[in-house]
Amino acid sequence: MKLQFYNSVTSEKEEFHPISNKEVLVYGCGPTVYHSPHIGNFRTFIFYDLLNRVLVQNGYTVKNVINITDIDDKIIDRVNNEDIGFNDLTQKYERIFLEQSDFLSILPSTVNPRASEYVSEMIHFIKSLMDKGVAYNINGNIFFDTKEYSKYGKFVNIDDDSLSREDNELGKKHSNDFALWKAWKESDGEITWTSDWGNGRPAWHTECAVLGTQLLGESIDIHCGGIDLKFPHHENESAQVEALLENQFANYWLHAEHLIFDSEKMSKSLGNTLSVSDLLKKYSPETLRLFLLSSHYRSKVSFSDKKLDDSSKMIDKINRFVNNFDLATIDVQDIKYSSSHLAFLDALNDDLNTPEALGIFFDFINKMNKNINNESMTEALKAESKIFINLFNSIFSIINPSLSKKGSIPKNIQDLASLREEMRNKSDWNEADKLRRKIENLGWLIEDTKDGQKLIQKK
RNA sequence: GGCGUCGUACCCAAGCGGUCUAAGGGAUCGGUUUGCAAAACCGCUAUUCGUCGGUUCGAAUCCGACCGACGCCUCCA
Repeated sequence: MKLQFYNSVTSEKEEFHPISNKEVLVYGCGPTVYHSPHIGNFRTFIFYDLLNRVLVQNGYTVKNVINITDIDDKIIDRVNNEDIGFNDLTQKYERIFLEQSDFLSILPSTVNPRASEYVSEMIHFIKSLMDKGVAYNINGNIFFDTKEYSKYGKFVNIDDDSLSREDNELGKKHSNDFALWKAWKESDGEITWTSDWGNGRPAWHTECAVLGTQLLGESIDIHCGGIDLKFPHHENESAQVEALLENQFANYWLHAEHLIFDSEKMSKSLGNTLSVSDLLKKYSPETLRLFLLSSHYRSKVSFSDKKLDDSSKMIDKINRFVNNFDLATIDVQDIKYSSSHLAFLDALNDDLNTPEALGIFFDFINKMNKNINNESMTEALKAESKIFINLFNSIFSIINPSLSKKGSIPKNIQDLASLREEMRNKSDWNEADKLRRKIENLGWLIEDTKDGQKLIQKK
């Protein structure tokens, strides 16, 4: 199946055709660095990673940008009300974001530009919009004039100005008009930049518009973000670029649905967030990653401990399967995809259908386990398994190869295990069982197989 | 108020016009196996897809109404 994505602009799945065959250009809206990201934020970031990996799997080279929003009301608030400097605050949370991304096996982006490092470009961009007559100045605030851009409303149906419920205290001409530049206020303190129309700072929609065009160009392939950014953020972002450059900014707009907690979306402002760092105290990064990949990116997902437990069991099952093999010794001459492999790839190419792909992988595991059970594994099937395991992991990235290495079992565990083996040989079941319990309490499970004891670290 | 999305077994979750008496995971209960376990395997658990109508030779899948849940329109992944 050819790669296809659900495009939020048309509300339909569309076959993917990149602008250039050399390199696919992808922009994803990144974090605002004023707090530790929560698991809901990472649902979107893992979706970016999935997109990236599937593009690569399809043979594309990807250039992807995930920006760091470090100019923002909440950041200014914290800097002016707490004993912390602008750079200290923003770089601290930027670092946490990058560390946790790495933890969750998110491949690094090509660039993670900071908004604050492109302010002069933003000023230039805004000036061009004013020259073009699609932006106007009210007391040092610059607004985009939505009435001067006929295509406004690509993501929503708009018939009149009733769309916006916001109070128009700044004197915008039309209620859908939005800020490109916000004039300096006393509460901004020292956080300000100088422009032709006075001190102030760029507004959010302009930040992304400029970072996208600066780093990727005037036309990009895919723009993605959380569903809450669809309107107004992406509407406003694309309006600016398209009004100025008179071309289509992004060909495909993809949006990830929300993570729900207590039947509301998880968000900082609702105060119902779960930080990744807290969750990592209880669950492995692989578990979190699989949890986020085990439902489709466009469907709402409720958070629950039960689901994380289920994910953790899935990982156990996968690892047990992988542990049947000594992958390094399986010889794979030429990689030929079987029908299972192809079904897996088709599922991913069909708008990143990870749940279906997972199902196909588990089907395969069941099939192979049967073969293992009745000792009918052939070299060809082993090779097929190895190819599938690698293929699966190149997308899901939840199999930790170190778990299958013998050397990683601590000495004291190995000693207890061999003692238990001794007791078993003497048929001293009581003592053997006592040792098994002891080993379990130390975090290792024992499975007695034909080839002797097998030790597995508990997740 | 305007604009959207969703409702599949005990739980989670694919399927989006025929191969669906509905994939896959978790859970339960039987069985094979095991010193006992664990794991693995086999079997059972939705003739049914929120409800009611309609279109069609044929609908979980399309259309309409209703019920229920959620999102956006304000910062938000």
